[in-house]
Amino acid sequence: MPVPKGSTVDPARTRAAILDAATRVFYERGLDGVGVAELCGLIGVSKETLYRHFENKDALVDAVLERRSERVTRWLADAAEAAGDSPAARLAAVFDALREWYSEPTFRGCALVNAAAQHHAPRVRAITSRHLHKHLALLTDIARRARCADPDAVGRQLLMLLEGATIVADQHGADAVGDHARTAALALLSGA
Amino acid sequence: MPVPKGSTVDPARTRAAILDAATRVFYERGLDGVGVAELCGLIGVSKETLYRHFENKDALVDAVLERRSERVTRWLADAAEAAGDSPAARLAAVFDALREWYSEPTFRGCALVNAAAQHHAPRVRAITSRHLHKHLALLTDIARRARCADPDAVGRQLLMLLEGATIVADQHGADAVGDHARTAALALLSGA
DNA sequence: ACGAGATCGAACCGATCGGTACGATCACGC
DNA sequence: GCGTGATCGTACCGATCGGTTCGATCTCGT
Repeated sequence: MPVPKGSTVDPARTRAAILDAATRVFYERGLDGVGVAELCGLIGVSKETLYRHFENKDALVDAVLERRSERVTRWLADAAEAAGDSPAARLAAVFDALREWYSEPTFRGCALVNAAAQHHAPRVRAITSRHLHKHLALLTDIARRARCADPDAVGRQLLMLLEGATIVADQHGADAVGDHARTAALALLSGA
Repeated sequence: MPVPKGSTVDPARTRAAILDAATRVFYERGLDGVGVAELCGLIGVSKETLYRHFENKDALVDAVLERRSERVTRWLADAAEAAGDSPAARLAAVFDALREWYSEPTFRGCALVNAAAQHHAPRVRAITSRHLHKHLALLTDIARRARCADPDAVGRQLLMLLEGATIVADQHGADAVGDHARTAALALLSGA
C-alpha cells in the first residue's frame, strides 16, 4: 500500500482530524476566538504538523468553510430529495431539517454567515456568497417545480426566510422559530 | 455655564466624537479589525482621553452598539409612523426604508447581528437580542393592527424576513432584494 | 493670574498571536 | 536494519494588542 490507512502516521487522517477539530472550535468560539497554539493543543497535534497540512491559518479557515458549505448544502439537498416530487413537500422537508438543526444544543447560527461577519476578507465573503447561491438554487428549483410565476423572485424570498430564521433562532432561541419559518415558507410558495 | 459648549475642551463632545468614529470604523472593519491605537489616530485623540471616557474597549463596544440599536429602532419606528394608520402601508414603509438602507454604499449588514457573530460575549449577544426584540415589537404591532389571527406568529415571520433580507442584501448585493422582501412581507401580512 | 482638569504624544508594559526552527522520536517501506 | 518522512515538544521570533504612565500643553472658570 502506498498510503498507510490504519496507522498513527497517516497524513490524510491527520489532515481530517485537524479539519474536524477546527470546524468545531471555529464554529463554537469564532475564527479569531481561538489561536493556532490552542487549536493544536485541543487536537493533540504540533504546530509543525498543522502548518505542513495548511499553508497558514487563513488557508485552514478557507478549507474549513469550504467543507462545511458542501456538507450543509448536501444535507439540505438530500432532505428535499427524500421528500418526493411534491414541491410543497420538498420545501417543508427543507424547513423541517432546519428546525431540527436549530434545536441542537451546539447550534450557533450559520457558520458561513458568521464567518463573513467576522472576516471581511474577500476570500471568506466569496465562500459565503457561493454558499447562499447554492441555497438559492435549491429553493428556486422548488419554486420552479411549483410552477410559480416568478421562480427567481420566490426563490429569493425563500432564501431570505431561511437565513432570517437561522439568525432569529440563534438570537432568540429555537422555540417556535422553525415552525413559523416553515409556515411562512409554504405560504410564500403557495401564494405565488 | 457649568459645561463649556463650544470650546475645544468639552468632554461631552469628545465622547461623542469617539462614539461617532468608533461606530463607523467598527461597522466597516469589524470589532476586532481595528485596534484602540489606530482608532485614536483616526479620531485625533490620545489613548488617555479615550480611556477616561470608556473603561475599556469592551465598554466602548457596548456603548457603540447600544447607541446604534436605539438609532436604528427609532429610524424604523419613525418610518412606520409616517406611513399613517394602514397596517399594510406601515409595513411597506418599513421595508421601503430597508431597501434604501441596502442601497447605501456603506451598507454592510446589521451592525448588531454582525457584532453578535464576532463577539460571543454574553454582553454583546444580549444587546443584539434586545435589538431584535424591538424589531419584533414593531412588526407584531403591525400584525395586530392588521387583525391577524396570530399577530405574534406573523410578527416573528416578518422579523425573519427582515433579518434574512439584510443578510442576503449584504452577501448578494442590494439589487432587487429590497423589493422582493417588501413583496413577501405584504404577502405574509395579508395572507394571515 | 492662578489652579483644575482635559488633552496630547510618546514611551512603556505584559500578554498573545501567527509562524518558524530544531532536535528527538516513531512508524513504515525497502 | 536502515532510511525516509511524519510527528512531537519546545523554544523562539517579530508584530500587534489592550491598557498604563508621565510630562507638557491647553482651556476655562474664578
